[in-house]
Amino acid sequence: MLSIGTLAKRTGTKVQTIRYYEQIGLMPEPGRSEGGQRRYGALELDRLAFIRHSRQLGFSLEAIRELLDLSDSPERSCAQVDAVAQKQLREVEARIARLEALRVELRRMIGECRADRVANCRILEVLRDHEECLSDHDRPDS
Amino acid sequence: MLSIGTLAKRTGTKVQTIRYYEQIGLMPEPGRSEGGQRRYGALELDRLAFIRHSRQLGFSLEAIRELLDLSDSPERSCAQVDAVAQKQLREVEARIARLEALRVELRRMIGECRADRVANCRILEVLRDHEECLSDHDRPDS
DNA sequence: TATACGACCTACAGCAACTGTAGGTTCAAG
DNA sequence: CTTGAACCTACAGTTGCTGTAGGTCGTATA
Repeated sequence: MLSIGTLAKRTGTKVQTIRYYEQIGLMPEPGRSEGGQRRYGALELDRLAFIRHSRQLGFSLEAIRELLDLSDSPERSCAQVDAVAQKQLREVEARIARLEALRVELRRMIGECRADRVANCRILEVLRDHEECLSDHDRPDS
Repeated sequence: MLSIGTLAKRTGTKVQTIRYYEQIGLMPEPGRSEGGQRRYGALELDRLAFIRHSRQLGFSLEAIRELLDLSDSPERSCAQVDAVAQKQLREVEARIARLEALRVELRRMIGECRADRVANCRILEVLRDHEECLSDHDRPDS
């Protein structure tokens, strides 16, 4: 039986985070010691490892919840699992595309600045005037 | 003089967002009409445009606050402006690198799955066992 | 001039996914 | 048996907004 601290160390998770996952129903309520402290077994260890690894791959907690539900029905088609993963891949690719456009713009902006005073700094001028930009970069996310 | 709604339309910002910027001190408290409604001029329009454009380029509100402060001292060296922009560029590049590692892993994971049942789905197996991964992808952010 | 109605006002709750704090209890080593 | 690290609950804070409720203002039209 593992204490919450040991489980945390084993999975590279913070103790608070494990309690948070329990609170939102992603981790089950575990057994308790006499004194009321949480005690975990191998099942919970595996489940948390799955969650953490999925998080590292960028899946949202909602997506992970779905994956965990799906993996509880071994006889089902794995098409849905595939769909969740494909969606995640598409999201990652969209974010890469957007960040690459930002990188281009930032590099150009920085490269153009030859001033030494704020008064005629190209960086600030570009930020002031969107027209100076090549790309659209419209959504402030990712 | 512009109402908050007109300012919002002109800059592609939501009304709530403008009030939020005022609340956190990023936008100044504007003048008011007889009845107490906000009235904006050209200065505020420019400032908000600057903020929105910087956000589109991924700068944090804290970074934008710094850039706005710097641009109020036209005689200063623009080295600090440069530093803020460089830092943003490095952050964007780090996020791209991380997302590209995720993309590789996701693609491999999806490509390997030839099963039709959840029971032996490669995607779930990979998520269960970190050892199956090539890269580290350690931090769950960006 | 009256009225309708969209735009405005304040104040506050909620989102994701945690992280940190306060104030108190339990466990295990020495 | 004592000490102190680890645990407990409950709640506030993070970033950058967005949405809601319940009420007021401004202006175009009849």
